Amino acid sequence: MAQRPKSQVLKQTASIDRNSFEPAYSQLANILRESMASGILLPGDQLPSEAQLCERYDVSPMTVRRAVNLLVDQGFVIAEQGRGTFVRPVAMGSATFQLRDSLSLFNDSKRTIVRVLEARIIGADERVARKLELCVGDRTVYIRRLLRTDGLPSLYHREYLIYDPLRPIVEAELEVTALQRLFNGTGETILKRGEINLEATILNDEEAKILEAPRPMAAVCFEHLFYDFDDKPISWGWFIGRADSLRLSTQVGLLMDRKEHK
Amino acid sequence: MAQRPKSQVLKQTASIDRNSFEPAYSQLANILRESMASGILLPGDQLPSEAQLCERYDVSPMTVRRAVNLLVDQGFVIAEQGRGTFVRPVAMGSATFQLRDSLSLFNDSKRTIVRVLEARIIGADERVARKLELCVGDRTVYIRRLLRTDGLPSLYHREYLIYDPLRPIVEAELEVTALQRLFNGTGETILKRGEINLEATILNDEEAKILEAPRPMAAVCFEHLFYDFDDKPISWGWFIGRADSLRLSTQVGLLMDRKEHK
DNA sequence: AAGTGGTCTAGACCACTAT
DNA sequence: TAGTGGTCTAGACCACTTT
Repeated sequence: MAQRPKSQVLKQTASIDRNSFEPAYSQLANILRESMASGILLPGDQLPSEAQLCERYDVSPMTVRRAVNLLVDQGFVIAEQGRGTFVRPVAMGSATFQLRDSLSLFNDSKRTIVRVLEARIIGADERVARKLELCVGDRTVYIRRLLRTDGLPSLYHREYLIYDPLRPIVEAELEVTALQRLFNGTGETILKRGEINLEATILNDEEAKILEAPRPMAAVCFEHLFYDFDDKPISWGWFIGRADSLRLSTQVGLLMDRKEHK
Repeated sequence: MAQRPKSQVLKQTASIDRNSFEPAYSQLANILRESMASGILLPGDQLPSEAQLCERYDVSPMTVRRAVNLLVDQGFVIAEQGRGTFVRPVAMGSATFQLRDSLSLFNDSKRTIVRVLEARIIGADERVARKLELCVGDRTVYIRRLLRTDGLPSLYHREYLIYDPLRPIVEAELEVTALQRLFNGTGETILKRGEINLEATILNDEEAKILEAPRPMAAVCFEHLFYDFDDKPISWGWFIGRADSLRLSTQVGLLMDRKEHK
């Protein structure tokens, strides 16, 4: 079959290769980003105007616009109507931590198994009732799960679900694979949206025992609250993992090996 | 002419308002998102094809494409060439934590002041030398800072900078405002990129004393490593804050009050 | 073969900013 | 007034998937 072109050819001429499989707008965006990475364009500098870029690289205005929009969306430049487009300085505040990238536990389900430690129906206490917008004493499903990665305990999960015999969510959520679906998105859910909070904590006796951790041990807690399509909360719970096995990382600034689109 | 696909009976509840200040592509994206939020389009459903959207809302293909691209970029739908565009299920793995949104400390500099506790030149130990790609004993600038928000200690920062008398970075970094620039990006930096790691930890004696925290106290640590335009590391350090005043939060799924563009 | 999304053209008009 | 970015048109060709 046809060979695949090596797209990582340094564009010393800095022009658009019409025969490349890489779209013109993406090539142009990379050329501009390379200029920033090499210091030709410094923070605060103004990019060439769109008309200039059209002429310089022989592409249509829409293509230039798309390339510039890409850089705007990625946070590398800022466009101001009537003034111009300018290179943004590297700012730590723009750091974004991707949960999926950090939790490799969920990326390959072969290494991680989920075990349900407990699942029973209990009445909501004051705290649960407030979170799930129930009355104290209303029935909820309380589930405790332990995730093991390569045989070692990695995450301890506790969750309260609204008990509704008309809705088959309880059965579905109990399945060990249901949890992974939340992370890789391959499954179907009836969730509409959710809120997730991350905070640092210290393992208590029970958590340390289940996670087989010495005490005192720092830990990360992901609290989550999910809503259905009627905007009613249906699930509240939290994951707890040892700090030494959970690290969120990110990069800010210019990275030339960044993936474009799909 | 062509027959209507089976499942695509999306009723037209809204149309594009040509006199609105909101661009057509944004209006269309909102209409589609509303369909998802209200359950008319469920996870896994296929969106109407671009040609159908063109005809139904009387806009050009480029406008439809831009609206769909917006939804793709925001993670609400996934477009597959040759197949169609489909509504994505809510997945916890797509959660992204924005450092800027979570650290209100840096958003208004009036409430937060930076005090330099210590700044001196010291030789690099083995650990520092490895991080900054120096030789053990090379001179570095060690800086300790304490950030106070509304008078209360909020973040404790320690940083090692490469000592270079030819570069005025030391003077600039020492300024109390230099730190904020890293977060709000209003200032100029000579940084090209950086890596940031977040992890949970437990305050040690010194940290607890400086942050006026009881022990044991869970804490969040942001380790950062910054590079200049030659891809050489120039700064390594970490912020430590009490867990009870640092919480990262995010939302996943459909949010109708989301801001569009700038 | 038909339908889908992916890219691109060569202009156009508008709103805004600076001079 | 000139230059800038923001939006939009009405098509076109291509690659891909499904039937």
